[in-house]
Amino acid sequence: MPRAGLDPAAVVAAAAGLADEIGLANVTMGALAERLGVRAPSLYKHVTGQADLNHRIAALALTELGDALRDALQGRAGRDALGAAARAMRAFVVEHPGRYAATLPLNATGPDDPVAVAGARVLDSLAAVLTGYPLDPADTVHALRLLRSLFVGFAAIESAGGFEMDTSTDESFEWLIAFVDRGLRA
Amino acid sequence: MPRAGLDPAAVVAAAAGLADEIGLANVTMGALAERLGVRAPSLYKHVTGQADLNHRIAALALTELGDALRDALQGRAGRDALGAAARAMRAFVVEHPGRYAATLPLNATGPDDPVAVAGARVLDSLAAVLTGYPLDPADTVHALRLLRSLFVGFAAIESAGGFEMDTSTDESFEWLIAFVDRGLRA
DNA sequence: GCTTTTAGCTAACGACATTAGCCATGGAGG
DNA sequence: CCTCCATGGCTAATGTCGTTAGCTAAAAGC
Repeated sequence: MPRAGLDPAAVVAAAAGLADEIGLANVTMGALAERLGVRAPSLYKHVTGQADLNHRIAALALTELGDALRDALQGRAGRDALGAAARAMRAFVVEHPGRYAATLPLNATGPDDPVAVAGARVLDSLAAVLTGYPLDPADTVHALRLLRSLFVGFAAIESAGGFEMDTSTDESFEWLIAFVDRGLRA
Repeated sequence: MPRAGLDPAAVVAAAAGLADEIGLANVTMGALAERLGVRAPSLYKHVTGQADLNHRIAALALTELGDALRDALQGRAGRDALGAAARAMRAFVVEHPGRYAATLPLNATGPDDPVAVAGARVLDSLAAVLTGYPLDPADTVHALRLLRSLFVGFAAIESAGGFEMDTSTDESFEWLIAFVDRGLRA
């Protein structure tokens, strides 16, 4: 038996890729093992089980999303930053629906959990967007939750194919950004 | 063997109740059968399988949600209606997290699918809320999607326990309603 | 080179969804 | 009241999946 040279990171990366292709729910241990050229029980040498696997996919996804946000926000402020952040999040979900889906259960176990760390970085980026607006500090948390809810909800509905009407989804998305921008300036 | 006197509606109702108690993912055929005092294979006399079961739970939930919205919107308009609708939706999700979760996949098969019919009724109620605002008709669809995204996202994050910070979630929710109300009037 | 670690394997178990096929219930018609 | 038959319940069995136990050979350290 020649060794496959796997490690946890490789397993998680393959799982995330597979999730994007066939959907998170279809990432069975068997399917993942096959993609890695290995038998299913071997995966348990790198990951304690499916829960752990999903958790790690979520951490990976949040880290990547945090990086994407940082890149998108470089040198931008105000409405520019808001639009860039919104589009970056939406693009990430569209391009990586599987790994993104792993982030929804939000099962961080503690402050040192990679999921919590990466999630906090994402929130920091959203908070940075808000600094470009004249907000009462007491309202910052509320505004942050507004952005989060909006992005999460839009992504959920869009990826579930829920915007049936024929009006363009892109157009609605830009309208939402403009709406929030207007509201945050008042 | 005494008959249990089941029918599809009873099975779906029990499944929805069980989902609210233990989570939709834990509603196995075995667990549902046990609750109904029956063996698992017997359920297939009333429902074609788990996919069908989830689908019917979704239809039930959307119907109930539609009713709740109608009730909440009786005789209200403008900000009053917006707040009532928002609180009704949030209350429904909090009280019935399991059956609500079944509605997220949004897998309507056609226009005559009960899921589509009940979903359309929910959207009608939200559209009714918007008639109280001076909106360009071309923007109505966008505003509708705004409301939907916001409610779905907030519910998803809240029920996943994602609002870690110590600021009150209730307060944020009311802030969101006020924010949207302000924006829709401009 | 020898030992120790460890990544991979096969075999096996338990939970679950689903199908096949049997049998008793209980309502409809005589 | 009796018979018939549609139907709701059952047991048994299959296939898939996650997971554990225990073996073996490849690599890594001395």
